[in-house]
Amino acid sequence: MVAKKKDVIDLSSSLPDIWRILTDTEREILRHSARIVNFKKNELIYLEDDIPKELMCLFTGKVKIFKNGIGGRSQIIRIIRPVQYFGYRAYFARENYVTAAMAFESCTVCMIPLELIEKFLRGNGNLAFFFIQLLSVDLGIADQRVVNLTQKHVRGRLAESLLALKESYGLEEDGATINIYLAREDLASLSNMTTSNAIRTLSNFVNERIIAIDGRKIKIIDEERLHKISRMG
Amino acid sequence: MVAKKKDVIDLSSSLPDIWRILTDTEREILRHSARIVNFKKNELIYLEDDIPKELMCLFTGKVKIFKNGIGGRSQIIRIIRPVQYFGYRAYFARENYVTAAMAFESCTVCMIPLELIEKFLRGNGNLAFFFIQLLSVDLGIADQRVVNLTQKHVRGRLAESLLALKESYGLEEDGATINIYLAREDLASLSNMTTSNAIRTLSNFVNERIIAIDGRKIKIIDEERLHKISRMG
DNA sequence: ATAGAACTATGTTCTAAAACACAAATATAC
DNA sequence: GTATATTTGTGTTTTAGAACATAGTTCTAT
Repeated sequence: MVAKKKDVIDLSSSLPDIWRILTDTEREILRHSARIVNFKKNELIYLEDDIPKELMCLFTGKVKIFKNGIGGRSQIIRIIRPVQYFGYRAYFARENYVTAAMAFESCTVCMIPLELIEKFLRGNGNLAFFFIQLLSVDLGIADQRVVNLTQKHVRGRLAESLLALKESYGLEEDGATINIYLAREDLASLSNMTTSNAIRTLSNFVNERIIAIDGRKIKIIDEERLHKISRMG
Repeated sequence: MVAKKKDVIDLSSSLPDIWRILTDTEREILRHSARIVNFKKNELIYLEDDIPKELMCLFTGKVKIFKNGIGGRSQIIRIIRPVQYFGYRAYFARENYVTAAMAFESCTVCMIPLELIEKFLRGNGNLAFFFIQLLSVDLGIADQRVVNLTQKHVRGRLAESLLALKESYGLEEDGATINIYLAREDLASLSNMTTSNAIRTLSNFVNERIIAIDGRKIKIIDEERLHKISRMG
């Protein structure tokens, strides 16, 4: 967790949407309040029950938001890609964090005091509307996720997760390999299944020539089939 | 669906929070744009894929927000009590509704054009922050719900639903009977289980003297036990 | 008031996925 | 670079809960 010199990074190009909406004065204040923090692979960014203090914007890297469920069984709630904002919900709800955040791989995160953000958006309806939109989209995804995770079978849930990972992090140069290096356990936690089941179902997909695996790297061979399996449940 | 004369209801006392935050001009506009609509028991308020046009505030009655999942198996996403706002998320996310809303029992709903609300909150940061808070709280609940519904066993999920119903709609004069008249199917759809399982588990709770049932009326006898079952999963 | 529909109840069977067990392969730390 | 820990892979067993069947009961509409 090393704080870089602020002006190494050009906030105007790195903080999309927000920067555009702010007034000049607000931008100046922001420039002096934001800090950049680096996290190593598997490093925790915040913990369940922590007090939310800063709005975070992921500049580079990959982050998972997860929850410790019944009997400590953890579940990935959502994944963050550059350039997305996170860590603000609990503050706005006047709660402590109910989730934790961890770096999948080394990350650069921009931190902005939430007090400042609240002050800005109380005086800037368009900035506030930007957050209303973020929250509204996420709430829709969460509602859909409840149905997907509870009603789809393992194959459907795994297919869905693979497609979601592709959607979030994209493909490598070969245009087929999902651009993330994920343990089977994380894949399981994202798809709400046991690690054994994730491994087994992944093997089945390989046998059915839907995907190919090389260690932790997953190549999508038949995306259409994957969509179909996800849809069918 | 009969539109009442607007001034029959005193908006200033019926639209909590929002009214307080508005300016006098905004209040005057709102007074002329809001309409009151009544819904009969089991009447649909809006449908999946409908275009969201109005912010709704439930004045009296009880409403369920639900989704048709895989193979048409429907699932209750959240329940609305007076005086709560609903029906705005999709509009803010620039989506059509992904859920449907139905009256559990006869309802009175206040409808306000969302275009107007958006205009208001873009110019009134405090009003916008009110919606940010609503969405933030709901998103936290949704995240928690994902874990509860996927990790808890049927007993835990049913116990949780009973407590949630008590929390939302309260108890009758006897201080024990949950103040809602719900089909077993709805209870199942709220707890993500089959109707058979809801009936069976409810019977078990009766045998264990945790609750008592008289038709659709459910009396909580041992709330502490219910909490424990819900927590344990 | 009565017929038909919808809901409630309970027993039985079946199955998807969890739990468990262990071996092989990788990763990580020293 | 080697030792230890973690992750991956696969077979076997167990179980929670879905699916199905059927009967009794309670709504609801005419």
